Amino acid sequence: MNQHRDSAPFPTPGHNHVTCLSNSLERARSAFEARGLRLTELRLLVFTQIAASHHAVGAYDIIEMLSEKGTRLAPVSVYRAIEALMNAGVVHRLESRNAYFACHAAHASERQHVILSCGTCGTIAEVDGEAVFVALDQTARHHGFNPQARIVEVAGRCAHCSRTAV
Amino acid sequence: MNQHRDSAPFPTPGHNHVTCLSNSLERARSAFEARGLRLTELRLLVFTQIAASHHAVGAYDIIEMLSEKGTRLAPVSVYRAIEALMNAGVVHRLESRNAYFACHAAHASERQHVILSCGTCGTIAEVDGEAVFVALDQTARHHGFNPQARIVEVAGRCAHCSRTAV
DNA sequence: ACAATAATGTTATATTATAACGCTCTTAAA
DNA sequence: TTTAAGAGCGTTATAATATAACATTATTGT
Repeated sequence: MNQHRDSAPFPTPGHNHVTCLSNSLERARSAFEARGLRLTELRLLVFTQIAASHHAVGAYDIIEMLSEKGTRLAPVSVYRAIEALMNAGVVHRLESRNAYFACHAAHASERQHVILSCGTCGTIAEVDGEAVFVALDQTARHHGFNPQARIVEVAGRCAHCSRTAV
Repeated sequence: MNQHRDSAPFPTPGHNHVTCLSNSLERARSAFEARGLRLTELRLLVFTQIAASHHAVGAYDIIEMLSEKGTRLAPVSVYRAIEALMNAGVVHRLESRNAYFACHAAHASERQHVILSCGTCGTIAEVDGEAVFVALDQTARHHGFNPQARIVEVAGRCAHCSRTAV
């Protein structure tokens, strides 16, 4: 095990996505079960589509991709599935792009994550953000603000694209 | 001067919004001039509407409010004005709500700001986020990521609403 | 088996944002 | 001082994202 435990960073060159996806599915099942929620066929279908890549996908992209596989879903069905998947904590929303992406690793305890989004290859990574969130809460409280939800997203270039690109 | 220099926190009880607005307008003029951009009538109209409150407003809210004052703008006109105002740095976008808000204080140097958004009264504050952004860039670089744009938004309750509310 | 609840289907619509094209106004160079 | 180039804006149409309302079906607990 040479992976970080608390974060889902960028896929490595040797990344085996078949394994990665099946791990994600297994974690999704656990997450739903642990919360007493139901991972229905529809939700599983939508989750599988989102988790099929390390990219953030729009709701209508999901509809399009699934319809090419023979399942034409109504927008509202996809949004409802996404909502359930977000409640279970296995999918997150990339606010800066109105798009959704899957967790590809367990979130250890309740630590919060920073979202890194590569503008070149489109890959999303969640990384442990303990220091950031500590500073963020301190900053907020310093101004008398009582924080409830936090959004921390960084756009830029991942290591691979930084090396590769012009 | 008992205000922070580097941030635009929540308006105080004694907040004089007439003065605040005229200060914002003056800063907007300077910002456009400093960048060689043109603060046209349309842009000024839209900016004034956004800066009229410390809330984030949607583009269509702006259309609605201005039409009640006798100016019916097309959506695209408002979006173009917003784009120019954002380029000049006098308006920002609240990603988590697809809405726009005005800077109510100068951004000292190039320091970046954390956005605090009160879910009770709707007020937006920008506060200096030096520590947060340092930690954020460190976190990103630790993962080989080269950061370009950062979004840091906190939803919660402002000091006033924390005291007031049930 | 049955009532209560959760999930889904269906239709319509709300909300946010941009494309495409032409006209006008400003700026700066000839 | 004309005139070309570009910026700004009007107009129309449409794309992209998301939810409301209500009917029907599936699941769960009793």
